[in-house]
Amino acid sequence: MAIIRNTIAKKTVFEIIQLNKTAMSQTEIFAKVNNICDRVTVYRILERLVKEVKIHKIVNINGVINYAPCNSCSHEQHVHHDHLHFSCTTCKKLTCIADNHIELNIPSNYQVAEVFLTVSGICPDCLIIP
Amino acid sequence: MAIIRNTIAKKTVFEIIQLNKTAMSQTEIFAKVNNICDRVTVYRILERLVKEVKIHKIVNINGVINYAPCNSCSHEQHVHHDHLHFSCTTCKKLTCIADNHIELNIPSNYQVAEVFLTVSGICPDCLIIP
DNA sequence: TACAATTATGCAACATTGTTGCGTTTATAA
DNA sequence: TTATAAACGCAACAATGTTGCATAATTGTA
Repeated sequence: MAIIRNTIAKKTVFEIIQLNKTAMSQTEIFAKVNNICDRVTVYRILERLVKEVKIHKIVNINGVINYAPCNSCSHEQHVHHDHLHFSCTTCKKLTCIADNHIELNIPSNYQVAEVFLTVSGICPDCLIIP
Repeated sequence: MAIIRNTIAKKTVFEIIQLNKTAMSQTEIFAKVNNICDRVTVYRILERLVKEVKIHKIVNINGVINYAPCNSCSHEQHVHHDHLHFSCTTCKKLTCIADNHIELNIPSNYQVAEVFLTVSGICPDCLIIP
C-alpha cells in the first residue's frame, strides 16, 4: 500500500499540463518547470501521474510522447472513449477533439484495451495565411 | 530529377519488411540485415522507402516507430484508409487489421491529412494460456 | 510537535535511438 | 566504358529515456 505524496514538483508539473491547451512532451514540460526539479524527476512524476490516471499519455504521429490532462473523460470511459487527437504537422502541437464515436471491427481473438485515434494535418492556427 | 537506385541493402530491407507479418522497428530490421550494411544506411533506406510509398510508417502506443509494407492500400487511399493498427501491450507487436471504416467529426477549420487508428490490447498469440 | 518510515529527489552514469558531415564507393544512363 | 550523382560507411554528435544509490522531504503516528 504505497502512500501517494503531493510534492511541489508534482503539483507544478500537473498544473503545467492542466493549463496548456495542447498536449505537451516531457521536454516542453521540463522547460516550463524552471529548474524546480531535475529532468529525471519530471520523467518519474509523469509516470506516476499516468498511473494515477490524472493525465493521459498520447503519442503523436512523429512518435513523440505527449501528456494531456484527463478532463473530458472519466476513468471508466477509457476503453471506448469518443475523442480524437489532432497532430499538427506544422507546429507539432497535439490537440484533443471531442465528439468522435468510432465503430470498431476487430476479430474476437484480439482483446482490446484502449483506442487511439490520431489525425494528422494542419491546425487552424497554422492555416492562417500571413 | 533524382534517380532511384535499387541497391542490395535496399532490396534486403524491403524484403525483410514484406516477409514479416507484423510491422517492424528500425532496431528489429537492422538486427535482420545481418550486417549487410551500416545502421545509418538502414535509417536512410527506410526514409527513402517511405518517400517512394513502398512502406508505411506507423507509430505504436509506446512511441516506437514501425514500418509495414504498403500492400492493402493504394497510394490514393491514404487520406481515408480503412485499416487499423493493433498494438500488443505484451509482445509489443504491431498488426494491421483491415475493414474498419471511421466516421470523423472534425471542425472544418482543421485540414485533415492522414488518419491513424491504433488499438492497444493483447493479440491472439499472447492471449493463449500456457 | 517530534519521530520514524518510506516516498520522492538529485546526481551521475549509461543505454537507446536518431541525425549530420564528409570522403569514398557504386549503380545507372549515355 | 565512363561520367555522374545516388548511396554508403564511419565517426561524432544530439536527444531522449533509464537505472542505481545516497540524500532529502512528506506524511501518519505517538
